[in-house]
Amino acid sequence: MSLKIYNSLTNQKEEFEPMEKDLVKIYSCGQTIYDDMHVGNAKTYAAWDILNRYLSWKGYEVFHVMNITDVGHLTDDADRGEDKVEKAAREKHLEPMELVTEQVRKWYREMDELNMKRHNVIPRATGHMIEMIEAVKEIINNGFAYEENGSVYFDVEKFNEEHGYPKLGGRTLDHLETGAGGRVSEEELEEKRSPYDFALWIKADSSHIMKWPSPWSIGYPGWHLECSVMGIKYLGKKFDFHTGGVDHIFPHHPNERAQNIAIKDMDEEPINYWIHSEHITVEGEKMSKSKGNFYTVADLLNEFEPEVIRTFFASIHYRSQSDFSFRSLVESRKKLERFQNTLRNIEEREGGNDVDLEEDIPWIKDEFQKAMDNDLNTPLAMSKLLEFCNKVNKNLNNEKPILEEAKQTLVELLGVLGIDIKKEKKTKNIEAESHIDLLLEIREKLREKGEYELADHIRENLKKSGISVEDSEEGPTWYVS
RNA sequence: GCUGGGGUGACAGAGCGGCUAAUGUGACCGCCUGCAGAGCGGUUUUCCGUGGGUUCAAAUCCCACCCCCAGCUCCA
Repeated sequence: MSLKIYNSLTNQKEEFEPMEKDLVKIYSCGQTIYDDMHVGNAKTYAAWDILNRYLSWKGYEVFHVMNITDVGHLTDDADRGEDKVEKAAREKHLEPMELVTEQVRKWYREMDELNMKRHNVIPRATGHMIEMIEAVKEIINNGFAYEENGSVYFDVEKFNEEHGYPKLGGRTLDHLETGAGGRVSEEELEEKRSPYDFALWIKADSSHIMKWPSPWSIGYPGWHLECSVMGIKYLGKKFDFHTGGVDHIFPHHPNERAQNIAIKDMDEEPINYWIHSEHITVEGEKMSKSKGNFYTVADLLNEFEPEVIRTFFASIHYRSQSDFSFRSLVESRKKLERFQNTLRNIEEREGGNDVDLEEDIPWIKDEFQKAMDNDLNTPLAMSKLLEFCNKVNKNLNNEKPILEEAKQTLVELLGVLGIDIKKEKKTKNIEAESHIDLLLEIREKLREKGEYELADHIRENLKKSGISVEDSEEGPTWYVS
């Protein structure tokens, strides 16, 4: 069975075939690091994390690059305005690289906490200035760029004639309405030969802090350039996947694709599959700072366990606009608890003589794979996993090794979705644990004597401290809730 | 205007030509339990934006219409 994935290059689901047998190369557009990671960022990264894990699970070796943008994103007009990093640093009274250092550290920590598989390379734009300047030279040499006033622009019309632009999202050049976003300034239009052209190198004005010498001017690179350069550097001139948010369908990715082709002056497609993750909305509206419906990962981690957040991400399809709300996270927590309860049920059972669960294990693996092969249908995969839980809970009388296998399978498949279920939620405190055990022992004595009022009192108080007690035929058990 | 994605039960959300339309949440009922929790079973649930058409058969394909979201040089 092979993966079918929706390709923005062709606007259809395509069967995935790696360029090199058994090896898959993925480039993911990462974050401009001037600000904290928000739910939307994390949702997108989780999608690529799942892609990575799933391909690995299927037996491929995966090489995954995700960049961090620390220069070149401008606040205002397309190729004008202040660098975002520079602006944020000034507001916080920090050096730009000081801010970046701080933000990157935070980013790594949060990515780890969210159980994102660590990428093979996480390159930064400022570390590739020489390569970027070389790339601009190549593009000029190959005739797809021109210098104007110390800045260098990509000649989109020329590129379009030879290779076709934009290609992504089912559009052609005539579909674009120039300046529809109202952000292209007058002076910028004057320098450019065509309004579609975009900057490869921008001459810095005197107030700019982040700038580098180049053959054209002291300046800084355009924001599309870094991804082309770092992609080529770490994955080669051709690779399998390029991922990003839907906002990149235009203009970032078409520009990047154009640059990739222009740098190497190639006739083939440099990247086979361009895949894009839809944005999430908050209470039905686009998440934005001005609306105040903006949630950072740090905010979320204060209220919810990382596994709950990953369960939420796995419950939505990467290509659907999904709504994020407090409620949806609470719902995700319930789903997670169902998985956890199922595992707990297995752990607490001695097992019996039945064997009917045996055939459900290949069944779930098969169903899981079928769902995932269909454009990473994680919501379907989740529902199958929950169905599997129902089968397990109905058949706890199976032989212990079969129950164990069912448990392993559940842990394994949830792991593919980035949900780390086996994380032990103990108290981290042996002393506390022995006290709890002692209390429960006493409680059992009380229950035997029918002194339920006191017994219930113990249970209620433990519950208030976050310890859930459950009685069963095989005695009481407790867990941190 | 153009481009892309949608409209499915109280809610969230799969299904994209044929099984009683998944799964979760909520509500209600039952089993189990001293009670609770977890789990199991049942009800809410023959329903798929509207109107036509194709077909033995349509939520799924075609046509028309209505509505929603997003993008069209800051953005995951």
